[in-house]
Amino acid sequence: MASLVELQLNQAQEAAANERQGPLQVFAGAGSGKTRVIVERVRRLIALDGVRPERILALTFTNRAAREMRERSAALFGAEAERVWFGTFHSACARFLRFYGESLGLSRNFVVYDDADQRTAVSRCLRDLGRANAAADVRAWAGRINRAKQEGLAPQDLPERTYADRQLVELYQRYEQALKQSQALDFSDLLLRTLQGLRTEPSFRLQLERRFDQLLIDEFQDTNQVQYAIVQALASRHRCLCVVGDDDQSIYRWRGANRDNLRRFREDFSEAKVVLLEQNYRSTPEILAAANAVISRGRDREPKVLHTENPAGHSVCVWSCHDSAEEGRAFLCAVDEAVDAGFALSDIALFYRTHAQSRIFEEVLRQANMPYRIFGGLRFYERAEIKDIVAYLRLVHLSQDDVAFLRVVNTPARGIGKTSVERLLLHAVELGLPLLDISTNPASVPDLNANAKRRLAAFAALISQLRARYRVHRSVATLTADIFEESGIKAALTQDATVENQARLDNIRELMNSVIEWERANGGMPDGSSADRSTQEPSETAAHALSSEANPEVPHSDPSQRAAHLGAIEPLTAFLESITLASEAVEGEETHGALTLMSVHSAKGLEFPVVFVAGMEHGLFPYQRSGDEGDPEAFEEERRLAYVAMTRAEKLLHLSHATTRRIYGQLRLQHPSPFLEEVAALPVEERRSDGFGFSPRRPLTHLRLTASPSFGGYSDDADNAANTFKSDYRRATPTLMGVTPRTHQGSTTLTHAASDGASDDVSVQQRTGSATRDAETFERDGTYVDYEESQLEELPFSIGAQVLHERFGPGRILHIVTAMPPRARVDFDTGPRQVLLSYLRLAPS
DNA sequence: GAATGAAGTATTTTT
DNA sequence: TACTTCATTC
Repeated sequence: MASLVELQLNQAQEAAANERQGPLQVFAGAGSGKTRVIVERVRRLIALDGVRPERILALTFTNRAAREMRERSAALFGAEAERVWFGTFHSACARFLRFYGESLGLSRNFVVYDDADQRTAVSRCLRDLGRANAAADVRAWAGRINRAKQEGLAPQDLPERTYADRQLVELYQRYEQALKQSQALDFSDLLLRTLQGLRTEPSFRLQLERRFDQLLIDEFQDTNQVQYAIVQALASRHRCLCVVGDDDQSIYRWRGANRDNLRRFREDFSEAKVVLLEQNYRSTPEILAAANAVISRGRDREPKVLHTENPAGHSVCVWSCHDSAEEGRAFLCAVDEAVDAGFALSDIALFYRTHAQSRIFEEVLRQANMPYRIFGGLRFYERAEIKDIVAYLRLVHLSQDDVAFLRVVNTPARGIGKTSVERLLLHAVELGLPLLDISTNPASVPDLNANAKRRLAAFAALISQLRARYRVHRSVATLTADIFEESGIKAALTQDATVENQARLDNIRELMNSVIEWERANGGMPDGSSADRSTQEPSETAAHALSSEANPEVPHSDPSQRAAHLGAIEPLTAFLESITLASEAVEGEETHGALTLMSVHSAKGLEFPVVFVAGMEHGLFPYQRSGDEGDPEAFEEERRLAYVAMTRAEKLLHLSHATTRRIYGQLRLQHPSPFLEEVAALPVEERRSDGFGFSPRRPLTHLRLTASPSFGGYSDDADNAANTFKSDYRRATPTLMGVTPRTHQGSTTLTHAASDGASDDVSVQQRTGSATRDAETFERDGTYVDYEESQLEELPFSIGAQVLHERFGPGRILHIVTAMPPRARVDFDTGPRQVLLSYLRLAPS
């Protein structure tokens, strides 16, 4: 960003920073200096209006955003900024509930279940109810519960019309009961309980209403129903709230975000001022023109047009590739050119719609010896070994935590197998007691063998020992070290010294370091006075703000006093909360001087000098899954996603597409994305490979596609194959004038003449009865069959053949899939299923 | 409870 | 294709 911009706000920005007395809605276009405006507004609230910093609440969606605001504020106006409450919706609500939740019947020591914990709990509830609990089902049911919670619906609010409805209600009820018994809240609960408290518990509402004088909500287009209602309730007294957002960057509808909240806001706060930030400081006019070409065709948007005064730059570059491997090479080529032009590798980012696309790029980059970092892997606290240790911590913290119990009762293996746990679970359901309690005295568990009883008791004793010692030393770090040693995790990992185990040990060591650091920063250890503000957790600042407000007589500016405040919450409770609510993605080691690869979603909120967006193809970006075709809302969100991707770029923007791509093992003909076509109508530069490499940059006025000689359509006879081929080919080649089919010795050749005078021969292969093109045929019932011609001849089986399977007995082949290894779909007595060909014998006739 | 093999299933992700 | 998960067997 130019330094001049740092010093001065433009007119719209000035308006947003100055409108501080009532509700305000700011539409902040991509790269319009949003964070700057927010930070400046906060500064003025404190400096000009005399608002006490701890009475300002700024809510964001991610810890990253909260941290950025806190840091930018500190840079702008120093110490006062530290007392402003910057936090996520979830961390703020967790704090509210910790401090004021007793009136809602909540324990001060509740634990927070993350998604994985939630699934474990749901799975157990399904089992308790005697229902199927396969992983895919668990995920689906958990999703349904979450959807209900996001809309603020309790089990009794749900419809019970169908069987599935009733199943959900039954499960949801049981799940809530399980949470209660484990003193646990899931992520949605943090919001939902806060809202319920605000609505039904006057004392809770009063305390929070009085607590803040100014509210600020970032990324408002991402709020869901419950979040909106919380904001509304919190602001009802003073109505001094500022919501900032951009409807064009709303890309989280699928997780409950409700874009309509922007409109609702103007109804509920009809006196609100509205400010539009439309000047972009990030991108070149070329990039902005491309982005605008896409977003301007969006439906149902707030009318606004992003413009820039930045100097002209380079044309947007469109790469037409034959396949994904060539797309990888195209990226490499773009990287080389950017580096030649003086960009650093860390200036360059590759975005893709789905993570599956990253593989080929990783291969290409590794081959070229290019350092890169990739986002979207497992986060640190999601790694198994870390979750194990944390589960021990949780079990020490609360013996009711059955989810934690189930995770570690046999981790590391200590001879308490599935069957034993099963029996324990059955018994626990009957008694309604926590698993750990029963394990302390396992004699009463029916059918449990003596060994298992002994081992369970030993496990329970281990936990209670750890807990007893923790009560004395009260150090999370010491407890963590004890767990590592005494649980047997250390022994198990050191015993066989594989590379993986070494990595796991390193991770655990890293965890222990972070615990020590956390403890130091939060005054849990004797030398807590050395607390360093720069390392504070957001939740810690929040705790400070709340507790100092709750005890106004205690001064809050002295760090050593803050430790005393935190004493109000168990250190272990506080630590566990900080890791579930503030777990960040692990970044690769090579953060410096490395390329960045990430999904478009994770790119939101970031910017890079050079951006390459891969896979701009129909069906991939916009992503489309079957059944989606007619959903205009889904398509509109993809459009906004493309807009987000493009507006991340500062100087150079590359878009690419491949004509063929392997999707779920099937080679598919890919058409360019409509978004790409919209951009290609502008003066862009087209690049394509001549088979040896990419030609140097050259200006182009329109995008033209060539068909690859190996692609196909779907058909069940030769004529259809030729026709499908023709129409696909025609669609892919806008310049195509005519296609002439010629059949000779079982092989059809299509000759096409293009308008530019060129002509080309493409052959369509066909075999007995069913047509093939590029070794693919289509069966009548809609399943693909693909095969190599040579393989087909070797196969002893044919469609319709009677076969025998070792396990399933006699059957008839419905169709053959000659992927490697080859399979067939066979109609057995028990119904059709797909089996490996190697398990089949021809039935004697 | 490990090892094997067969079958099922394929976005986006933060808290 | 490539992954995970489930069932069976040793």
